[in-house]
Amino acid sequence: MSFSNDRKDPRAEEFFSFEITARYGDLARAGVIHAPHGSIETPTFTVVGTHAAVKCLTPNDLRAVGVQVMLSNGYHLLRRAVMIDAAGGLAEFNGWRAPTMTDSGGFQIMSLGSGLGKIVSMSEEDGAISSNVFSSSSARSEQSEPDDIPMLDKSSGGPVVRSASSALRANEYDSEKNCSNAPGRARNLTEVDDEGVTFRDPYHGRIVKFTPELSIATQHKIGADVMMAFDELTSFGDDYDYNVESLERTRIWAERSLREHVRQANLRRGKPYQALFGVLQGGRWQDLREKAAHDLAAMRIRGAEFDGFGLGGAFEKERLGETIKWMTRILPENKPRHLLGLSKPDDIFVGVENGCDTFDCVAPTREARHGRIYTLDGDINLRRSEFASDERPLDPECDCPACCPIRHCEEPRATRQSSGLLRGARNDNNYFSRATLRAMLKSSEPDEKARALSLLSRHNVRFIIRLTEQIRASIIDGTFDELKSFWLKRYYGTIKS
RNA sequence: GCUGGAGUUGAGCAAUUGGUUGGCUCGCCAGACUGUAAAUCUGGUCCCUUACGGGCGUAUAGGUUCGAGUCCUAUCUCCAGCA
Repeated sequence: MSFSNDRKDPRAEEFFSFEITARYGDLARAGVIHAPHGSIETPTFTVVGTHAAVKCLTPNDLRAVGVQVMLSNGYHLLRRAVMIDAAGGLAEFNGWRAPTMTDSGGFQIMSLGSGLGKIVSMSEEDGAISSNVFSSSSARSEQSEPDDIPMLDKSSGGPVVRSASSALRANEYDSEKNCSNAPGRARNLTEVDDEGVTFRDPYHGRIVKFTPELSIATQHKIGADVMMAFDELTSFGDDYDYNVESLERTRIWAERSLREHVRQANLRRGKPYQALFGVLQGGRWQDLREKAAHDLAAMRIRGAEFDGFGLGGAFEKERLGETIKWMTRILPENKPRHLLGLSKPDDIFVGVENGCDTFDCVAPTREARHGRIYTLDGDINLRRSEFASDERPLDPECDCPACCPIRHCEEPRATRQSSGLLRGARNDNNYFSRATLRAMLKSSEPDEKARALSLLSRHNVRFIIRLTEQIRASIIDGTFDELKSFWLKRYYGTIKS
């Protein structure tokens, strides 16, 4: 009967719920998300495995460092969705067998298309937006002149054409050289209209049209516990008027996402329940952020509503907490909130303080692979020559497999002795020293380097996960403020810039 | 010992018939990275200088030439072949 096919999935409350365990201040809370593939203690960090696997890490690696949730990307898995569905969903497909999330693919509008960074720091001197991406370094801001803000062609009525700017040269894709670098042709052309997003897929060179319906149908096939509504992410080059237009489009896309979600859930009744989060945009404007929260919190399609919310878009670093609060004080308390794409410790503290429950980001793993290693006394660049003879662990207070291998049944000595490079290294410690890991990371031996990438990734992920565990505990025992001030002072107080 | 070939930067290679020669890759030294086109990218890497600038340089010593990494002579070193 068509009537029943349009009804809200009755399993919603049974298979997905959020239980608040403790509160702190106006907005912070610790809780448990009960999802089909398991429970998630919050706050927590969601590790990112875009293509269904976290680079350099196995599911066991993730479990060993306390990861509870993995996030993959609906766009990147588009062509494998049927296969993943046949395998029983993402958690079965990749062997993770624990809670998963998928992003809608909306983010790819920006990262594959116009490609501008999403976090912007305000210039302290003149208050102007310097457009440097989460960096106060002068070198970076000097090359970010106003000309570098993506061009916007909003000739009335037609689709918005967003092309890469000169600041994005690094993002040019080699195989595109034949066509996209030709004079007079825009590269990485991305078109956004009310129907969806059309852009050239840099992997295959194909023109792809992505819509809310395609995103949700794909995410259903992928089968993550939590899906994200299809949204448009604006950047700092976009003015207020464009954000008004974009937010309305995101609102309509949210409705279409929810409608398609209801349809898919009914079509796929034998499958595990999947939650859908609405994604809030609105840039840096309070009225838009509040409108987004009101709209999505009230949204109902055939009795279905969002199971939680994703807070996304471009944020001003200095006003992150304020911006989040505009939304979280409006959103319903009993639904989880995911802060999309942020994981720096200060961002996590600010996010939790203002009511966010989960976080995801590529930074811990990407930066680990690039040698930026998190320690309680600030980050270090492990590739620096000063660590070539540093026999200390990465972080003496860390309990990760690199810093504390015994706990994880790892055997540091085997690897230490496996290479001529490392033959002279001390091997009487029960941890991987900075010197050893640096040599492994810089090794020309592929296996040895891969081992370093894995260990360093696990270290950084463990660092962030442990931070969220401590934050959760501090909310429960009422010491959040003390933890925050102590922790941030130690971490950033000695950070080398 | 003879014959032939070759000597450029930390390494391996470039540099039109002699024509502004410090280039490329790797290594090294730094930097960046926030819902992953990223085990990637950017910059530097002869000497002096904070910088602006300046100086020198193609095994060594001479020579030819307006001009030499390139041509000539000698020496040294290495490689290959022959004895």
